[in-house]
Amino acid sequence: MSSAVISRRSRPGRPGRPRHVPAVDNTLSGREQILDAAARLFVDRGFAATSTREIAERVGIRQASLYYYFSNKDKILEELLALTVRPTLDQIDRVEAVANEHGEAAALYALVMIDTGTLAEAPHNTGLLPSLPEVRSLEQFKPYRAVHADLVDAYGRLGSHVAGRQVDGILVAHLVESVVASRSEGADVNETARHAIATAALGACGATKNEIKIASAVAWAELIA
Amino acid sequence: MSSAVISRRSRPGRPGRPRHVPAVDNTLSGREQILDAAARLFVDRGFAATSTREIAERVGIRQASLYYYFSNKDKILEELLALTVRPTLDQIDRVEAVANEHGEAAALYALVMIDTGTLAEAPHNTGLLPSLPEVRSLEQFKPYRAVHADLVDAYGRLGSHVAGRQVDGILVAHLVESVVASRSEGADVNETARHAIATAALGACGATKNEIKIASAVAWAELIA
DNA sequence: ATTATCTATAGATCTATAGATAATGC
DNA sequence: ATTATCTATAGATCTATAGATAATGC
Repeated sequence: MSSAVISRRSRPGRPGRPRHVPAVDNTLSGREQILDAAARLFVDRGFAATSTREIAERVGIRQASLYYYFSNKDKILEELLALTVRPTLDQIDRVEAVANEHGEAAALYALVMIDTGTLAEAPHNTGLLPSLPEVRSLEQFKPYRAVHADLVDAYGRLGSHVAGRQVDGILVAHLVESVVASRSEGADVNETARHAIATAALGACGATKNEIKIASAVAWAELIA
Repeated sequence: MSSAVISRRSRPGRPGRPRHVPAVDNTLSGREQILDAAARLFVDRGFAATSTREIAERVGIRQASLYYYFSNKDKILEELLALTVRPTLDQIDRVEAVANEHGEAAALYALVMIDTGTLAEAPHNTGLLPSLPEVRSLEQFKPYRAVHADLVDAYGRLGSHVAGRQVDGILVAHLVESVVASRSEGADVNETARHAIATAALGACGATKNEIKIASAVAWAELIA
């Protein structure tokens, strides 16, 4: 049973009728190849403007073959969204811990570093997907909007503590999302760039240069640990 | 000749076959009614996901009647984009003047106030349109991307002066665009909120509380003038 | 037998054009 | 005569389903 789970690397040498064009990359399963192609297309043309035929074409399969893995087009985007938010959610507990032990400034710095890291690493800049109009408006993507709203709340809570006044989490969230815009323009978002964003975020919350320096050092030490 | 230009308020009492449903708002020309309906739909569903039939339906005309005013669907979006950027471009000289007379911090504060003002006032939150995937990717919208890039450059230039080190204009631009996100969530973006954004922007560029206070006062005096 | 593909296609769009028509204005 | 609409429709999609088929695995 667990062996069945482990062998989720089904390619290559799997059974099934051969493709009309052989797969380019055999390290990815069929499902993963579809997600990969769809991610690229959704990110640079949008969801509605991308047809299932285009996705299939990039993979090297026929349009109808997509439906063997996904019951409809929405489901492909849903899965990509889930993959996009997961890495940040997985680390949210660490931020909580930093807040308790070292205060909100260090925690805010840490959260910005984690979140920018997730966005900087996301394959094909999928951090852009949550801002697609369909994700913002359609009922089926509500769960992902909720996750994002929680993150914005966390920014607002931490930021308000740092500033000593009400700070809108959207402000900080948007600073963080500048990573996506930078990547869209082909920039490499490295650790230095992410520290600049974290510094800007604390500055936007009214922290002094010295407070930022301390928060940075603490966050750094904790994230390594 | 000039009278022909002036009488661009063609409704009501214009000739032409009656609509199958009479117009709701006769203070707007047919063209303006189309732009208004399209703006709402493009903002909350996106461009590709909005059909010409839906736009026409909202206006109360038949789908084909749109083509009397616009040669194709793209042209509607192009016009909305032009209307969206115009107010900020119209005031860009004033920012230049502030920079020369009072320094970059005041100018940055002023630019943020102007730009957030434009976004806060844009009908139906059309400040969101530049971030639609089609506008980012399709050839015909290149002019609007160029205008936006210029604005980002201005933020970078002013921000770098304030910080005394290289600051990425995208950071500041994203703080400003948080106005759009706030409006999307139904928030009222008033002058207080805009001052908070300008303050955060200068803080993100490393300005001290006192520098921000001065920049705010100067920008305020100059924008009134 | 199972799996992963394929072919074929139904049915529902969607954009844009052609040409008719119902008003007003002269 | 001019204007702003209408009706009708061509032609090009696009999504999803039904059912066939070519491999491997047992």
